[in-house]
Amino acid sequence: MAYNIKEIALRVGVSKSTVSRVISGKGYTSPEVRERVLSVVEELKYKPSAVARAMVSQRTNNIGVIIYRDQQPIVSHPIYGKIVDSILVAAQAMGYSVYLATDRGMSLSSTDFMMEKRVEGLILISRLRQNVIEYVKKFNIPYLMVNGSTDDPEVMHFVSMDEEGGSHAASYLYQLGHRNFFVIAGPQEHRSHNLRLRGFQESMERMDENIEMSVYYSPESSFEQGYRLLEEQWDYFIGQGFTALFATNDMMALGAMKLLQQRSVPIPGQVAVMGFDDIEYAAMYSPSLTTIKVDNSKIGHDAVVMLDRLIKQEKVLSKLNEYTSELVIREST
Amino acid sequence: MAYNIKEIALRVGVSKSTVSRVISGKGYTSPEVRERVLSVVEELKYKPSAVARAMVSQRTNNIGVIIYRDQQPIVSHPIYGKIVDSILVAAQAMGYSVYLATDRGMSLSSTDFMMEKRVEGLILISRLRQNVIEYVKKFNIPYLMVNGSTDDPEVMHFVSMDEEGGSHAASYLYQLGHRNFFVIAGPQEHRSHNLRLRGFQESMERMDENIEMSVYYSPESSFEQGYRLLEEQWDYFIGQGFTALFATNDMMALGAMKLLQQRSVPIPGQVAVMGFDDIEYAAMYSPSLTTIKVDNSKIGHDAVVMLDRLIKQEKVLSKLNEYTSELVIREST
DNA sequence: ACTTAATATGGGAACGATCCCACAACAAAT
DNA sequence: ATTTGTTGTGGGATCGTTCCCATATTAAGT
Repeated sequence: MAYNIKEIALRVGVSKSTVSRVISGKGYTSPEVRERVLSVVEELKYKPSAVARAMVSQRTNNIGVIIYRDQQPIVSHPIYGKIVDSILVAAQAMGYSVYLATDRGMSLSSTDFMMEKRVEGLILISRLRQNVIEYVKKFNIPYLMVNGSTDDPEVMHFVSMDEEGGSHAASYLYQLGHRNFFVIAGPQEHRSHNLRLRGFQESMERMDENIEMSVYYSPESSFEQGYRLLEEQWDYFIGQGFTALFATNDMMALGAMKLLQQRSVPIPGQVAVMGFDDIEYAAMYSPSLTTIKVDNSKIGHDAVVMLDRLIKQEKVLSKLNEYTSELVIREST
Repeated sequence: MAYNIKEIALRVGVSKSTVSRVISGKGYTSPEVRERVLSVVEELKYKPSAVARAMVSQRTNNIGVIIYRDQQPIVSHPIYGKIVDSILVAAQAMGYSVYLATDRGMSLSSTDFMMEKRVEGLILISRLRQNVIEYVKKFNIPYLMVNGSTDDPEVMHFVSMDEEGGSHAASYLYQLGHRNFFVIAGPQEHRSHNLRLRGFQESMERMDENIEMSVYYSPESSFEQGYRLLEEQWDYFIGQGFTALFATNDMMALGAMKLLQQRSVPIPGQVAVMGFDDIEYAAMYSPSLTTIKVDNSKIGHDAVVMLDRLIKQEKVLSKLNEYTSELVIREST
């Protein structure tokens, strides 16, 4: 069992108040006593209990991060991993400790345990159900959402400017001379995938009314599904002579690209491929993937800064925090 | 501020003891009182404070996970991400909450805060310095290391059977007919990279004394360094006519493969490429990468199970837990 | 009628810190 | 000589639970 302040006081021969004063550095302490206390503290490797301290100070300095996923990967997901990395770094720099948890579907169990742990704020990552949001709201605790799918105007939300990004992708591909597009869109209930698609479509229409575009919805925005979807539509794909393929995220784009390579379709010679997100692997792939970069590190960092402001009850500017996305041109186009 | 048990007791008109009994479900409580208490609890969304509970029960049900990295990626690293995923899932299933932190170099600050938080056990991930290990030891708390680099026999350690894996790789490539190898090895101070290399080399020597093998050490086991190292040795590489390239991890193998593809070297036609780890991207790459699979999910899961045993002071079998690695044959060989 | 047991409830100590308050000792200022 | 201020220390309430113990009521067994 860990030592406590009383034990230290006993060994030094002073009261626990004095020990407390030495450790916290506030209040008067004589140099000799201070030294004796510190030497015993060092010797026994005494660390004051954050649990007891939280009890009296009514502050835990803990924040909770919950990632909503129905299956693996959780943190090994290229986007969420990046976000968690930056949350970790920012939180530690600001003096918060982070509880990390994952919940599936509409489970509330992680929320419950976070509340019991008395976290001071909550960061909800990924697409969580509305019932979870309603539940979290009831606890009157600062929270915010990253990469979610809600239209609830009450919820502070950190997302990329998906529609704008889709539009960037459209302009770029159009400008390269492409006029017929095969588009792989993520699940329709996904806010960001929808917006990316809409931005792409509307931008195209604005530029040219005679664009050929075939849109397919993937049940999941994964590598495997990107691959499979293109495989299922292969005959049509080849028959129609599409010159460009746009997917609403990199994973699906990579999946499609993998199939194209296996079937020896030159990229970008015969078909240009473009994704969205700029995950780590996009640059590594061969050919490297042209994409729309979303700065998830910045999003994660800013989310922590904002949560801190909410915790400190400082003024916040806006509920919806949108991040500009930027075109990254690589080998696949 | 969150409600407390006294507030609930006051509203129901009973003592806090009674409320406590209703919530914990132990001791006698009359049905009517129970119902009244539960309805107020539900109405106010009261959650008992785990902080106060930890105070009296002397158990926090928290474990700490510290990832030692000098730079990003932390959790977005393909291996550590996988490990953290499985730790999260296992820990939650066993009733533990997890604090996640990261430390650089020989910093002790995460250890300190974990001790203050009174975590019941610690999982140390990645290559941490010996001074950190010595520091952790002093606290007399269950801890174990995953994917580390220590030779300290005292430290419970979870690693893959790297030497065996290197040997598998050697046999496989030899059996394919390769006799001259270009090897990219990770940093020499890395235990696992060293063992992988040694297993590869010694196995080769055992099979055939006339093997040509050029070994290069990369300062970092990353994609970029794999790429760069091959680029620097390019003339030699091409001149010598190596038919196989083995890297001691997938990231470096992929980096090298990327360069080979950019320079239009057919894989595996002219050069076969093999990695180690079987990270997610190995299968996605085109061509997909032949590698030695390390089951990091299992390692993470088992580490939690073991930590739980250490916490419960149950008997543990061995300090060193090694996981067999298995050959995964794909397109790159 | 009287012990015994089961059911039901409340009071209060304990966990390990913080922090306010009381009190001493001593110096400096009136 | 008395007040005031500074320095240094200790006592004890407090935070929100759990859990032991005391007490009360009712039912059952002798």
